Amino acid sequence: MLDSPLIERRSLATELVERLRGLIQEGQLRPGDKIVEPELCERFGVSRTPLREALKVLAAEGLIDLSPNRGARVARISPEAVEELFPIMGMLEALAGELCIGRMGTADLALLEALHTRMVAHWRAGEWAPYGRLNRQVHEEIFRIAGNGALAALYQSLLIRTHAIRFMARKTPERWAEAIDDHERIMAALRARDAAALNLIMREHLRHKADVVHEVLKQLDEG
Amino acid sequence: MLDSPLIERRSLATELVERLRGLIQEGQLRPGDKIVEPELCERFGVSRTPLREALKVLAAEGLIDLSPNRGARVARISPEAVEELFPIMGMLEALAGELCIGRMGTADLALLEALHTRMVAHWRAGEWAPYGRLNRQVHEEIFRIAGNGALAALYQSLLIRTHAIRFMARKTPERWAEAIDDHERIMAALRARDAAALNLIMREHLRHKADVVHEVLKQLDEG
DNA sequence: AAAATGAATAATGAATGCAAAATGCAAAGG
DNA sequence: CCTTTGCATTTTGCATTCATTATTCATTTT
Repeated sequence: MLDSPLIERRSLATELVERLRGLIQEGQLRPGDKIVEPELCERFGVSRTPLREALKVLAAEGLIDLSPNRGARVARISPEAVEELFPIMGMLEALAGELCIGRMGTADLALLEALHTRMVAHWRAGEWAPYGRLNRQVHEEIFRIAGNGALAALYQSLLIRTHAIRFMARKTPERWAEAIDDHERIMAALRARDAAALNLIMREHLRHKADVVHEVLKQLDEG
Repeated sequence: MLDSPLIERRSLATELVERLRGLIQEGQLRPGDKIVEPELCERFGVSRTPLREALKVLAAEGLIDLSPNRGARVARISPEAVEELFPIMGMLEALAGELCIGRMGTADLALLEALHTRMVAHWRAGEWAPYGRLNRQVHEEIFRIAGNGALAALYQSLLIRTHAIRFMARKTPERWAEAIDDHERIMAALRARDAAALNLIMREHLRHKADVVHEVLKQLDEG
């Protein structure tokens, strides 16, 4: 018998969780926005029950804040939260890098090199969007090679919380160059399979990312 | 005006999340158990709506598995999951230790010493329960001193997933001694404020904990 | 007797309804 | 004119209801 792909069966709540995550990530719903249940119900054509289930899940993920009888708001990320979250993400990336070094074959490294090279090319060309996409791909690839699904999932969930901010403002050229430099050093450590060095660089890289987010938050405050 | 503590307002769903977490932690609900909604509704005297919201949250936390139209089960922890989760927890504890060293005052260290000493005394007396309690307190205290709430919350959520297993079987005397030795070395690194050393020990300590859980899982399989 | 079928039963998914709480706003009072 | 109070409206929390999907078990079939 041909193995047919299983029929995907999803609850409305699950679907809604993903849709809402998407809306928050791409800025349709912005940090601080009030979420009114009847409004979203109409938008998606569902009743309040599955929507409320979805909101509870998003609240557990930290993407929205729920206050009893007062409804939901898209979570704002505070400078304090950045100072808490990014060191954690640094550790997770450091672990991913370490596992990656222990498991990657030549093909894996070659793929990372290719992605890195293309990323740098886009930087040189000043092409922000494709640069960002490849940057993300490099990190995702490292997690994939690391082969720890729970680690990847955890990192992803923390990343989303900060992503809502980042698309809202642009990096300075200096910060951009700094990020490229970090990535060069990451690649060097991967080539050398130097776990200790990669560990340090990853955490430093995330420290820099935190700095960028702080600058963005300041921009938003002023502008 | 005297600042009165705010009146605590909780939804039934929130209450249920905590109650159910408790039931799972203390083994009233065991890994693999089917969760039947009407049953729990009767038990807690609530309708299915808030219960279902709670189940969605617990599923997001990884404590239960939900399959569409087929209901919920308390999540089983697999050896593979242990191999994924414990290295992550090791990194989180390592970060907590590092932050702790950077922030602890003499009073903090003294408190840790006191807890440690009492813990060792219970070990010598072979008193398992109070030992376990103090062990937990030591780790909690380190996270408290570290002063990163998100880190503590994340660690806690990973810890709960494994706790459901651990109460089910007992450590061997060798493993117990090993844990004590780890803790001695943790205290030594804290006294010396040696972050690098603490980092290594914490990760090793969690590696040992993972080994213990593997042994417990094997016991459960056989027995 | 074992496997397959189908009807009865029970559980889940989602919508609706209702009571309690919050919000907005106009009128009354300072 | 600004603040406060009370009422109408809106929104949320939860229970109930209805429809759909599993599960169980007796019956049939091989």
